[in-house]
Amino acid sequence: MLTYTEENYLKALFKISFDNDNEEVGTNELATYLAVKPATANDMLKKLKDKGLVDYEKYGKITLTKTGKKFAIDVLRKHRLWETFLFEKLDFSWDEVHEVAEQLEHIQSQKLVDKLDKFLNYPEFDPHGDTIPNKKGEMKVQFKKTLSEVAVGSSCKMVAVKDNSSSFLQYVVKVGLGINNEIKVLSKQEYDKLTDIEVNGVKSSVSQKFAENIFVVCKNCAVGKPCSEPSVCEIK
Amino acid sequence: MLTYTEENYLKALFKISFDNDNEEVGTNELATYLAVKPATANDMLKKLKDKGLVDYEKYGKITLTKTGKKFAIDVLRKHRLWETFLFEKLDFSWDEVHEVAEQLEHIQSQKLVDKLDKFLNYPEFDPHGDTIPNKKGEMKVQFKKTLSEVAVGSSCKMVAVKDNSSSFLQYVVKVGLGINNEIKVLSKQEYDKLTDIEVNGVKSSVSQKFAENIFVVCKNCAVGKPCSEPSVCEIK
DNA sequence: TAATAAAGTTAGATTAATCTAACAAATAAA
DNA sequence: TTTATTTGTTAGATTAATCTAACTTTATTA
Ligand SMILES: [Mn+2]
Ligand SMILES: [Mn+2]
Ligand SMILES: [Mn+2]
Ligand SMILES: [Mn+2]
Repeated sequence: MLTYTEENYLKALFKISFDNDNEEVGTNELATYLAVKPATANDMLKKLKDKGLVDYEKYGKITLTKTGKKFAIDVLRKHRLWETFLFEKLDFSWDEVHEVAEQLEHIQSQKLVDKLDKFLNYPEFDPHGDTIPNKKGEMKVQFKKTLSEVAVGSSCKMVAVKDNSSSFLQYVVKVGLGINNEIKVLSKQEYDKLTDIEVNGVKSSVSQKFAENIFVVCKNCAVGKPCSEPSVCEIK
Repeated sequence: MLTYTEENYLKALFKISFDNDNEEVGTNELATYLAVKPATANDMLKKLKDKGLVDYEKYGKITLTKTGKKFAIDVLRKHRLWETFLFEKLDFSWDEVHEVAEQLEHIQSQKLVDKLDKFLNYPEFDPHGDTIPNKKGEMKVQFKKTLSEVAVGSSCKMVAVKDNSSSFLQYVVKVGLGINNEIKVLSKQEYDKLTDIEVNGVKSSVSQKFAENIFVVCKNCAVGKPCSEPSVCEIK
């Protein structure tokens, strides 16, 4: 059985790597992410190594073992199921769910997870558009791109947010955007990188930084990979 | 902010006292209840005293302060709301809910408790018939008695169980009993204290020990106080 | 009431998770 | 290729929660 803290370290390692094109993770990076000191993370890494959850050599990079990855994905699954529960059933707004899910993700009960999953009708995405791993640990991934990559004149559909901070999420709502909204990219200012968009007939302008944190899928785009091609990412 | 463990101690102090006619609680009793050693409980009592949550002098009895009681009741409220959620919404059986609720009761989010309460339509009793404190900390109490106190020839309604262990709860189901069932007391064997009862037209016999762990309300009983007289127990 | 038992306390140790401060290794810059 | 910077490690300390073993106080009983 893992402790609350061990679970957080494993989840952090998985997320840091997964959200950055499966890059290798270092001690300081991990420590920063978890808001602890490098010395603390270093101690924990030794423990996780002893337990066979991470591959790690002194001064080397950190990777999750198969077992470590399994646990990490399980915590992520619980986190996102709880977020969905709070959002769908208890009327939390999408900027409020994360904090509470950070606690709920550590409740130990396989039966609870299974029942919750069923109660929510086996959701595939959480309120932020992030994929919810299924019971086997498989994650549906979409070939999504950011709004900043969409060519002028194209239309796309918002599917997720990259920045999950409540300040950003509230801002997104304020701008009139939400998951599944159709976004038309009208034009881009070369001078200050502002992007003019149209959502539900309403026009507005968003900054480059903003556009980089909105994930979309679309066809006929000038940049990036084909969208709307869901596939399944198996656990290696 | 209280720790997980501090919350458990406060809840334990409240329950030991409440379930035994508001008796005063001792260190060893508390330790036994929480399955820790007396030395451990003693250390914690000092801490809780420092925090103003218990009244306690060396070698004396332990009582909760007003603040301590408030926290204890809040944990109890969360515990019983979660039990109700698991039972009503996720189809857990009544012998499975306690263990998971022991974890869920420590989730810190006032909003979550309020929303959950609303989602469950402000329930007054949990799956075991125990009263759920409302937001103000008020607890509806029934003048219930045990099945063993009911006179031969009387009828009564089962409202709760005294023993919450899953083995007992499973046994109750096996015997064909459940909350809100009408129970007719047919006869009692003087020799071995067996009680013959009838539930939904089905007759069976239960032991003295069993009968002492079933709470009922009824009119026209020979023993005990008047039933069916709900009142509200304010926080003193 | 004196002996015995029960209840409660203290001292010292352990484990998990964290920190600071000093140090070492690896990488980047000059 | 030295030097400087970044990255990572170690040693020693702290806090919360727990334990064992020894000790003290209170309560019971003979
Ligand atoms: Mn967490
Ligand atoms: Mn999310
Ligand atoms: Mn608890
Ligand atoms: Mn209950």
